[in-house]
Amino acid sequence: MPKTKSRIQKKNQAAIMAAGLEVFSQYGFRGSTLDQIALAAGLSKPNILYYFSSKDAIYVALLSRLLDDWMKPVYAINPAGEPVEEILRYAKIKLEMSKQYPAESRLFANEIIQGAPRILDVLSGELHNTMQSLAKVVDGWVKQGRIRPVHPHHLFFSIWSMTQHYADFDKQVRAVMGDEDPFTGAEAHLEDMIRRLLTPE
Amino acid sequence: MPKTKSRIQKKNQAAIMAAGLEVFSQYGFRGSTLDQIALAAGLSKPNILYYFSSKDAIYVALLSRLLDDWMKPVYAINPAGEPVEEILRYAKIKLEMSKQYPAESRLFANEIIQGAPRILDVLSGELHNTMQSLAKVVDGWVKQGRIRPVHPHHLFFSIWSMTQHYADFDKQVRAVMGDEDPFTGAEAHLEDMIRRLLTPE
DNA sequence: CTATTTTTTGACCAACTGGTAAAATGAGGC
DNA sequence: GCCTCATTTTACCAGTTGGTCAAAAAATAG
Repeated sequence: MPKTKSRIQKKNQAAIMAAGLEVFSQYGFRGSTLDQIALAAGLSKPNILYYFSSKDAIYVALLSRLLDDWMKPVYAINPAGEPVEEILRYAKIKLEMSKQYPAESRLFANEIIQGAPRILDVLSGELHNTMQSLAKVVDGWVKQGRIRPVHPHHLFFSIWSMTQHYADFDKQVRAVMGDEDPFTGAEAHLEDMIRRLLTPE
Repeated sequence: MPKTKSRIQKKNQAAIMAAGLEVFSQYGFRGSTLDQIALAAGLSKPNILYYFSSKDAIYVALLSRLLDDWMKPVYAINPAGEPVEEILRYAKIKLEMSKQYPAESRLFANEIIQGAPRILDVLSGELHNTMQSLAKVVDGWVKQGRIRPVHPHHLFFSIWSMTQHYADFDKQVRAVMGDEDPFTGAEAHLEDMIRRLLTPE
């Protein structure tokens, strides 16, 4: 039972994950094939199945890593911090993630659109509970008059949607904007919207 | 060359479109099969291909109808109207469409995430031009001091993302919110955000 | 009713799908 | 060198895929 992965194991598993991310994020689970992943990873199909037991296993591994990465900045929101700045920092991190890791965002979008068959339990469990706690924090800030009255859930939905939009709808965004870089104006607009919404008079 | 479709033609073509929308919006083009569509439409697979020349043809017909439906409210924005109310009216229509026709929204999302292979020309053409004109209208409103300074493109991206989010990410939204109906609070939150962003002091 | 056209079906096909088995190859320790 | 184990490849399989075709069945026209 070797717990230490050899150099070649690490390399190939990483290559398969990267290839899987690329393919799954574009075509969704059902629309992706092991051949596509094998080609993108530079390995043969049976070799892929030597490292991952099935197509499903690759997909689940990717989703699992993604959920971890996405929850971290949520947990990092500090109830004792300055409300507007805490929320704004989170939103900016989310926007930066859309810029740096658009494929991850698309992978998630595909999974949710398809009915979230593999992560609905995580959403209804861990995410639901986390957002309930966070809602209480936000409500507390509202009661203290430190931010304007907002519906916490819808606040976060709007942050998620506005930031992920630049990754998920990249093609449309760039078609509309032409040469202009989307992310330049996006951050200023996002900050403007959130500050206006939250900052008390 | 009969231009008048028989009753049975209309009925079956409508059934296929409805079935195709249901299936394509959930699994994307590559992830959907003619068998699924045939089953959902209550017709045999060869019968489907009697009304549409290929799987692709059904998909394209759906996208075409969708683009029409989505552009109408954009064209309805009145440059001579009251700016905040015009934009707000558009946003509310978009939200209502997400509520009434979530499958259409998901079909579009799937197509864009997959790289918009079939509608990139429409996005870079008609949509691009329309949004350029609209940007001038919004910039005019800004110069007149009737709304706060905003980047027009990002303004519409945020409206699109916030409204379509409730259709595309329905599963996640409901998992987070539990029993509470998403659309009740959504409209108030959307209106609050847009009014705050746009209304001059 | 009969003739013609439209609609539907069953049988079929070549290409592709996820996955398997076993043999072949490679690397590292001795 | 040789042995062992990890890795890779070749050949293969059963099920599914989009699509075709000719014949059967329904509808419609006269």
